[in-house]
Amino acid sequence: MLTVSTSKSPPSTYHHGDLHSALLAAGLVALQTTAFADLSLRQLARNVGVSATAVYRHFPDKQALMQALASEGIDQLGQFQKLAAEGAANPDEAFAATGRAYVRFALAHPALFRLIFSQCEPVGSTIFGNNLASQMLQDKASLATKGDPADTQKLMIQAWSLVHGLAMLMLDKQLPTDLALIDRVIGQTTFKPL
Amino acid sequence: MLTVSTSKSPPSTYHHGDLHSALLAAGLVALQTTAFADLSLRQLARNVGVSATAVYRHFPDKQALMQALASEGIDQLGQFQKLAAEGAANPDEAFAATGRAYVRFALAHPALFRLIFSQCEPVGSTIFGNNLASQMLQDKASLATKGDPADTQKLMIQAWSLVHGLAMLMLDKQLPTDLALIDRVIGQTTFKPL
DNA sequence: CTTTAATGTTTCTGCTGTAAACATAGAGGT
DNA sequence: ACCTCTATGTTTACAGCAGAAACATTAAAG
Repeated sequence: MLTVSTSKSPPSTYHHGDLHSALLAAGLVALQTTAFADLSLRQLARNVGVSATAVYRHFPDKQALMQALASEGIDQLGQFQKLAAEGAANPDEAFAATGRAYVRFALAHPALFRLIFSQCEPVGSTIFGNNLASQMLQDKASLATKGDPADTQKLMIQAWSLVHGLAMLMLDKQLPTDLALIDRVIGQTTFKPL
Repeated sequence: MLTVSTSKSPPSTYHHGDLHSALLAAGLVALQTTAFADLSLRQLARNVGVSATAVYRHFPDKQALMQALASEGIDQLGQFQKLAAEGAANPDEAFAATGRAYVRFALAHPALFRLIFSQCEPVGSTIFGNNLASQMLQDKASLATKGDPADTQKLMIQAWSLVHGLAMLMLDKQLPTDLALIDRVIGQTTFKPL
């Protein structure tokens, strides 16, 4: 998780101090208003007040920076889901809440959400492997399917596909961005074992 | 639908003959091996054997070309789904077959599939409005929900989200590209009214 | 058969990622 | 205190991109 160093920033010396973190922070800020495809290293460098090529002292290339940002995004998503689940009354509700959180996060941070999945391969493992909420999710799914591992896997993938598809279709304006619609589509019923 | 003019192509005069179609055709070919983000007008122009800026006589800008390609993709997807549905025994099977076709199309034409959804807004209406299979789908869903319009809409959106999410997660390597997995996840059961 | 509109080409600008060579400053060893 | 080394900056340069502007060609319509 990125800790934005609000600490000391000596007026303006030759060396920046913590350019690595500053670039990540600037990237996350930029992603709030810019599609990830339009992120430019040069713009980020400008925002941070450093020359264009200084970036390369901290990231081998653009993709490495993107990966780092994606990793940040995965953490944030996981925490958001975890938080949502903790507020639920029972395991079923918690499972649904995690799904709702997934879609809401996507809508709240469209560029960051897209970035996460555009970085697929390099991130290496699946988002599930790196997502803070994933273990908890699997436990809940396992509980719902009474422990059958094949059914559990199927339920997980169905649930993930459903919320991921819903999120993407809303981001891509193929479906209206409607919070009530999320609830209707996800509604607990869907998550009962089949 | 694009008809690739295999017809007369006079050796090589100043004027190309049908640059508009040629660019679209070249674009579709390029998308078989190139991510849509890496498509360049200049490369396309080169492939077609024309100067870089000639493109602008036929498309106001790059996005317009992309839109046209996306439109092609939507048609192809629709036809592919329609074909799949026609081979099914009963309406339930046809509905499931359409979903399977959706995912299989995405896996077979990753760049084109992504392009379709990256062009969201300009394409205007939803893919559903332009997709050849959409009306047929709605009929089948309506049948499954015994005509209740609210339930029908919910079923459609759930089904669409499920297959879209599955497709995207596989394309993004978050799930293994496994045809058997598609069947297990989509399996008819999911499409019964809830 | 000439004019004209459609469709091409050249040239140019400003943006991008990134490689190479050079500059600076802070940390460690003497 | 001084010198050197290394991490981290800067400048400069190159190639590829989208697109604007000015110019060239040619097919078709009067």
